Amino acid sequence: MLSNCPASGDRGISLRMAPQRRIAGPNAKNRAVLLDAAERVMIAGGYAAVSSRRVAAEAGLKPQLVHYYFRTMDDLFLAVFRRRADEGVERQARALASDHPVRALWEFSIDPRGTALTMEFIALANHRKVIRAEIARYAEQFRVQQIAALSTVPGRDSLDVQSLPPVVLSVLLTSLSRVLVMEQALGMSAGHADTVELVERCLRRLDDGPPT
Amino acid sequence: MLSNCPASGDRGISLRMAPQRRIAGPNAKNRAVLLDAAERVMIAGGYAAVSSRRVAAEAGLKPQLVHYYFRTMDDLFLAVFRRRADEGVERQARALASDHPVRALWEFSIDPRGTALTMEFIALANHRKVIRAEIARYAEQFRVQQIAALSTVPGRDSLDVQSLPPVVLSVLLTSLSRVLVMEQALGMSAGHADTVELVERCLRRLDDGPPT
DNA sequence: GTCTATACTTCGATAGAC
DNA sequence: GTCTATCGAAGTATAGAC
Repeated sequence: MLSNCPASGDRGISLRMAPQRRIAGPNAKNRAVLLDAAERVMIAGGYAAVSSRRVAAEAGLKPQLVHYYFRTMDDLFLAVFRRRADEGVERQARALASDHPVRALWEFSIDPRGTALTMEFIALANHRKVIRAEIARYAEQFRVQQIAALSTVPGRDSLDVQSLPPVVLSVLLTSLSRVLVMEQALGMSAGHADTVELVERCLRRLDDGPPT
Repeated sequence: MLSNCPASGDRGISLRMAPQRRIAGPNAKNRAVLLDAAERVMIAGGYAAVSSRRVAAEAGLKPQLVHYYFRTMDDLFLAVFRRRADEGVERQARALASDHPVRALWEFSIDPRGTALTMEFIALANHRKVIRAEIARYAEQFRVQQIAALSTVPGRDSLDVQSLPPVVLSVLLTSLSRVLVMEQALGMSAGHADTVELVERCLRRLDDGPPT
């Protein structure tokens, strides 16, 4: 379910029986060039700005090549998303493996880099089912990873914050960081400093007394 | 700063000096028809699906009429947004004026209707500065309204939840509700029930003992 | 004041040349 | 395996007829 579809297509054995009369490049150089370009266009202009022409122009290639390396635009979106999501899973795993998992998770989550892309994909996902499915799959993966790691945290029952079940803590941290970053992007800041300070206070309490 | 630009244009006095050679309909019937249509298209297909052709088709009118009633697509977006935002401000004011403002605010915030539209506008705002400015303006207004109302809530210092400053409570409720709704739209549900239950528990504590 | 005819641009995607 | 020539549809917006 996950092992197939290596981001492009099934050109396994050259069965000429395949009715799809087009060929796709597997891992060629231009493929990565186009992925990079698509990402830049998406960050700068939103998902709606990602067209074969714009991406190609950004990459210094001809528009038709986008359809050669990625049959459809959805395939391109999926490839861009998967590349970043895989990297994110890895980075989060490293963060959660640190000495202070909760703090590391918070700092990882509140980093605005990449969040712009994530927001674009979420918006895009609302109306493209293939992309929605992929995002949901990865998002669940992120949450499962978080819950697993947060479950091993000492768990001060005396602290209100840590009396929360790991699931709730995960949802809470995710929600706060995501909305803070979203609002920042809009140019808003009301209440942000106070909220961040509250989180920091909780994190400090966790850091200070592991076994009290 | 807010009194001008009544959603369409400045056709105040017929100064023929105005170099903008086009005329716009003020409050005609078709205007509302187009706004309704644009909203439906936006909810169903995202902001990228809102084109003059699609909106016109949805409204049963010719595409050019979109440009007659709203000069540009951005003007159309702004008009759709303002109509809903004004309604939202009013509804939130009513909620906050109820006997249980915090609970009313929570229930108002977690209602998925309208959130789809809001998310589309936020995504759109990331790359269109006129829309970003408008959204930020309204969002700040929402928060100010919330803070004012939450400040008058009895303020149980004994409850951890209510020891939070109103600003933080506002950010917290907004963040949680928004992300829960967003994830629901993706088909996710992990941790949602537990989180909602936690919020409900806090709300119940507030409801039960106003002056304890 | 209301709408139509129309210009010009950009889109996704395919067929087929090298 | 890699890329070009090209199609038909859809996009925004304006000029000007009624």
